[in-house]
Amino acid sequence: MEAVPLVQPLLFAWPADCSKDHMPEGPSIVILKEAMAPFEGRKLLAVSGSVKAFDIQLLKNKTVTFKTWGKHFLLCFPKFTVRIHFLLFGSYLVNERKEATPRLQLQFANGEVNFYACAVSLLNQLPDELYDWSSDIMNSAWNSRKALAKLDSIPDTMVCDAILDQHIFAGAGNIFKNEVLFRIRIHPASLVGHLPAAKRQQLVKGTVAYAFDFLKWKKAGALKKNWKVHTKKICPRCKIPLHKSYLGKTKRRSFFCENCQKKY
DNA sequence: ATACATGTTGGAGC
DNA sequence: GGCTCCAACATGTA
Repeated sequence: MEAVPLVQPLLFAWPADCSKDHMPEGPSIVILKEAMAPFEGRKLLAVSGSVKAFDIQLLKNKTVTFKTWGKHFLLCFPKFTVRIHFLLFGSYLVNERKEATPRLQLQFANGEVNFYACAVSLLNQLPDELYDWSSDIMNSAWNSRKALAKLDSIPDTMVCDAILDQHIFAGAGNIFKNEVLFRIRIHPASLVGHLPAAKRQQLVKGTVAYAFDFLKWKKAGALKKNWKVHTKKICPRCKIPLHKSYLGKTKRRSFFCENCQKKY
């Protein structure tokens, strides 16, 4: 009979795409906020890290709450806000550490969080003064009508750039771009102004819908498994090779099917 | 091992 | 002033 360990190992394996690896897109920041729930409203007993832009000791002994806007993670204090942006390579660990020096480490009575390789800035305003919640694709205040109006105002923009525009779709990133455009069968180089109204609505609805699929899949460790075109070589629908190119002003890699996705 | 990637910014140059 | 372009940055993986 096989021996059963009396104590479970302290470190456990995270699902292949859960929050240990890439943070950047909005749903991952929502997962971070959920992971921070034990610290919500708690006092910061100690603060350390390599942030140089401001004196992080300003946060010590203060009570903090958390908000998210798109890809921004916000530490909220009564008179100011600390914004954390993970860019491409940022990461965090709750009640765990790794070799690298954290950009910011927050210690509470019931645990700690470490943020690595992220941009940390002090904003002398409150979140409500800084952010329009109706442009955050994950926020309950999200407003599709406003997003459509913003699209109307940029007719000469390629859709691949429009999805990445944080003023319109805060929280959407490059995975969104590729997956949403495949789902709604629009070629990434289409101009926003050339899209029929129904297609623009699909663009808005589809981006929000993908955000919640992304969230669900990421939590289940099944994000990559559900990619249809992002990083893929063959169209899952018509089976011809996908194109990969760097389109638009953003020049981010686009994966798309010339056959299934219509150019407007 | 060199390149590449779920991103943004700030400054140069028009 | 404002727009656009690009370099710079940060890190893990193939």
